Amino acid sequence: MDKAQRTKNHIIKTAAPIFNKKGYVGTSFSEIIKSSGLSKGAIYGHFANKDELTLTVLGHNLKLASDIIYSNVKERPRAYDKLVGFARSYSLFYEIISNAGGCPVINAAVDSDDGNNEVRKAVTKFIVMWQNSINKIIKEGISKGELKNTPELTVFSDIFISLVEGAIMLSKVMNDRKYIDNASNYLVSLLENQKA
Amino acid sequence: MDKAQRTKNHIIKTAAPIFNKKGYVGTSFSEIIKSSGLSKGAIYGHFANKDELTLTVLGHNLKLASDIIYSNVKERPRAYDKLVGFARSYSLFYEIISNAGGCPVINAAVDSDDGNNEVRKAVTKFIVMWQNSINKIIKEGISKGELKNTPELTVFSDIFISLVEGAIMLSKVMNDRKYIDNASNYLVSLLENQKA
DNA sequence: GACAAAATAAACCTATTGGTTTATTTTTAG
DNA sequence: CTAAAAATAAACCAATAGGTTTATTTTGTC
Repeated sequence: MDKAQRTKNHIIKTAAPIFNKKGYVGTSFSEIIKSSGLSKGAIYGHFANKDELTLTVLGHNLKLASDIIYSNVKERPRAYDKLVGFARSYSLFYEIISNAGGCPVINAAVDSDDGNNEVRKAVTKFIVMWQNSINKIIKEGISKGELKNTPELTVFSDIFISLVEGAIMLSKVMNDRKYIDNASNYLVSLLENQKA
Repeated sequence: MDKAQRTKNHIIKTAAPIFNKKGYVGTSFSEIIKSSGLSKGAIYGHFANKDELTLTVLGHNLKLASDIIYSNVKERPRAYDKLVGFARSYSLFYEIISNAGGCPVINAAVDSDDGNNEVRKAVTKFIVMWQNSINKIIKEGISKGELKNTPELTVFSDIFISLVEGAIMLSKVMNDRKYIDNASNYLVSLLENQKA
């Protein structure tokens, strides 16, 4: 990895929690300068403008959160266990996510939901991917006979991400784990009833 | 109502959707000037500074949303019907809330959850009040024999507000009612199982 | 209708915003 | 080791931020 790439990574890594905390629209250059220890000119040497930096950092934060969550899911062979792994992940990794400024999905969504900018497009695309991967697990689980074919499961991914995102937001602002813990436990108990 | 009060109300009313859309921290004075049609001097004649205006507008938006939701709850005499009214409200009034910039609870929470400012204090206070009012209905419902005394109901208010807030956020950013509709329907079906 | 009080517009202030340019240093390839 | 390329710091820019002051207009009261 050459100098250019190392510096670019350094900028992204130090800017990541700042953007997630202060907002993908609301973070200013001076804060990135402070966190990275670089000058404005140096940063502009690696990113065309603030938008490009913002989008790059958002992508980094979404991937980071996604990797943490999937680490608790991917090795599990059965659909039911995968879904339980998903449900428990948010509670399990809550501290990490919280310290990084919360879930980048909520942060970027609320930041951008009244504009039609690139940030909004990036986050909606991510949510679609996320739901698709949950629905795929459910579909496979049903076809393999690991899960019941119930009407509850047709809206499960909608309920799942709504509940999880809301709970993370509440735990963060209330500074109280109980919301994400209750949500995780609730989803697990909900899944138990869908086990074939 | 004298001129001063009328003007103050006018500023709050025109600034309310702007703050809710652009953020309680991120809204600038120039946008308030544009929406109100008044000069900066005029606005400063009614509010000491931007913080005071921000907090006043946040209070207005929280009360507005709360009044709309409670309008579908308060006349209902029985606990079960009150809770169902609550659950249906968010779906029923989704367009109004969405057009006003989304739920002020999420917006203010995400805006402020990495600081310890007055905005955060105001929104956490509101969430506590909201949960207390749900828990009070449940408690009365159980004591009057209208609801079962199940473990599900002890965490119901946590699950309820997590799910509703997450669903509103998702419907807003995805521009798709299905999240809040599914959440409302899900909560109603959940309540049916708790009916005595 | 006059007059004090309140409300308002507009000019002004300093700090900060995102962004550019220029000059200098550091890498890296031959 | 050297020369070209890349990376960087620092000065600079116009626009906008929140906030203040001053002068003028509008209000309400006697």
